[in-house]
Amino acid sequence: MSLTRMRARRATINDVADAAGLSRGTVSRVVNGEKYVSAEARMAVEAAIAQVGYVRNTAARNLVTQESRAIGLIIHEPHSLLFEDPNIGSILLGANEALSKADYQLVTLIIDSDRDSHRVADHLRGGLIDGAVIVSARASDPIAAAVADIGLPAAFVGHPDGTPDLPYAAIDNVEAARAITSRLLGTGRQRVGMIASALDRDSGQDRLAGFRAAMGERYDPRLVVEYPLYTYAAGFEGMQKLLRRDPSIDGVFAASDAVAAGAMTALQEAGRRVPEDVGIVGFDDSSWALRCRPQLSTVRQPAGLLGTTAAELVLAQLMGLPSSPRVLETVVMWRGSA
Amino acid sequence: MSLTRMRARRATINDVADAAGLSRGTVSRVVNGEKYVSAEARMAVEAAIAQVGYVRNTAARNLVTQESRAIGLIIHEPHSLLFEDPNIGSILLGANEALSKADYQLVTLIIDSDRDSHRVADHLRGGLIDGAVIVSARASDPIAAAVADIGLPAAFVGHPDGTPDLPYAAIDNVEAARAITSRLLGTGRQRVGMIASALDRDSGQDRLAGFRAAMGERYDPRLVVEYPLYTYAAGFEGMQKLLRRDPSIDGVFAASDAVAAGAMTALQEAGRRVPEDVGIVGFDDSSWALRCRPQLSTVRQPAGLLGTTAAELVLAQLMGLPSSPRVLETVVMWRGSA
DNA sequence: GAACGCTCTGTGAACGCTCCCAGAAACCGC
DNA sequence: GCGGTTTCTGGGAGCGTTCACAGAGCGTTC
Repeated sequence: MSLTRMRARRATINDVADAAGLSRGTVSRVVNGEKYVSAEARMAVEAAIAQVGYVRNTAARNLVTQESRAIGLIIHEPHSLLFEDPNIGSILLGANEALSKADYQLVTLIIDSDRDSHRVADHLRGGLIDGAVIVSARASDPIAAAVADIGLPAAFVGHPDGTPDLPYAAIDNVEAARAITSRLLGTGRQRVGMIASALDRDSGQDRLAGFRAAMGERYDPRLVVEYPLYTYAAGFEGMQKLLRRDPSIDGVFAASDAVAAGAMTALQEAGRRVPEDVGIVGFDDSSWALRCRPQLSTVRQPAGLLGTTAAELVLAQLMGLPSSPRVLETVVMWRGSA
Repeated sequence: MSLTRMRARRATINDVADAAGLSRGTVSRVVNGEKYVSAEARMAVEAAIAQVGYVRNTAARNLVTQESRAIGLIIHEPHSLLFEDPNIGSILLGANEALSKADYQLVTLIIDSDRDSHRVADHLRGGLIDGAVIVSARASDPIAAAVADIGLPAAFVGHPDGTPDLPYAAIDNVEAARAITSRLLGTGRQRVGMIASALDRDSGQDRLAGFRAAMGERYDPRLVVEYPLYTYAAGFEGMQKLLRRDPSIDGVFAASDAVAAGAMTALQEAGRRVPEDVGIVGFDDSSWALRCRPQLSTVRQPAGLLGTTAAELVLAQLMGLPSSPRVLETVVMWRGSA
């Protein structure tokens, strides 16, 4: 059998009770910090716990209380993007902070294959988790459907179309994209294009929609290229393609900072000066933005706060409170790239 | 009480047994895929499961089997670095792959504060996890000590000094650093420095030691600067400092690719050409390497495989097999930066 | 001094599952 | 047709907790 079984038997609450000369119930009350325990009994129990090396068996506790005090953070992201996008890390840390305060454990579940998808669904159904924060779900995500099906308290970061009616923490991508594109146009650019990405998600779709809205009459579909992921490589290739399509292009909205960084490299290799010849703006205000030369004009997205907020939405449901969608503010950060 | 309790009562194994007109024992055998179940009974049980919507209660199962089929991946990393370093993502995915195959669930636990540290330790002790992969532990990490104390099967990625005697998956940082420094020296550089980082970990220490070994007589402590983390910012500042200390510097070994990227920017801003004036080499072969102009000469570190291997070391222990440290190969990737 | 309220403690009954044993049924070989 | 093996099923016991309840002890009030 497994080594687990062969390890020395763990002390139980009964061992503590015996050592302290008290009953199970009193030990349980001490462990759970309830009132109605005499100071004397409390001290005896604490001494006994130290003596026998007792730690509470979580499985047994979960079985009777029907909860686990753990919240899952479900990341469904392709290999290549996971962690190239600094937003995910920030969301994770933001969520961790909120849950930590409420004394919940954050458990990150990664979906990287179909097999994972099933195993994660089992994990959810099995009751190992009291709620879930779902990151980067795309339209009609099977896991999102599973969560809704189980009736698990959950919240999205972002709010994909076609997914179950759950609360979410998001930004207004349409408005933010519109704002920064307008600002770019305000610098007097005549031929402005976009490198769109991730059109299978709300964020990708909405940023494109915002761009379109800002462009109005001037919108030219030939100046829009599309890539599946928010990557540096997409920006690099996309910019080359745009330059080929229209060498007179003088402005670009990249769907994310990583995309903008790739685009900037392509422009500089093609001998264009940024921002003199071509102005470029990004989205996210991630660590990429300050790393570019010139530094990137972009939209600041409060990634950590999105994670925190989504976690709070789940906690609210757990406490039986109503929880409704929350839209967070974005700010245009104007720097040297346009 | 919590909403969890208020959700409709979940179907239990008894409900299935009643619906199928069979006993608990038979249902359990079907669910666990054991033999000695007639085809007839199996079908009846499966129909009943579908009918009542049964899913096994993991807490109850864990309680009696004394195992959880989950492995924790413990990440103890400062905010700023988590996910700026693409290695961590690769390790995570590599470990996930191995565990997924063995039908174990990977659970990522983030330590971001002291409170986290305690909560994670409780999580481990509570029996919610059968084993642990510990990433980026530093010398005398409290969590590493806790793991050893509990007697939990575990493995490190990397092998810090002063940590408990557990198996690990690592690379030979000393040798790899020595190899790439030698190669850099082989291009005829006269004044070679290093931007060292993360000296609180084995990797940081060992890369510095390898650099020193390669330099031999030519080692000059004034040409070594130290930073706490493997970041772009460290590389940027470190390079500026080196240039101030010795403007004739013509070669640099940066402790990671992110550091090298920062150093390259600093050099270019100072008007130095890479590689003509100054040759620069990095470490990791992460996504940074191909993103730099010129592309980075660096050491390829098999991050995904490190994760996979560490996970396998844990699984081996779980099966009662002996598991011993594994050192993986690295390769020098020679590109345009030196 | 009876009635009432607090504070504190002990104990039976779950929670939902797996394990193990007993026994029934079926199949064999001689 | 009988003992022996193999296949299959049922149900008691137990995993380590929490919860609800009962009751003991003690002080306060009328």
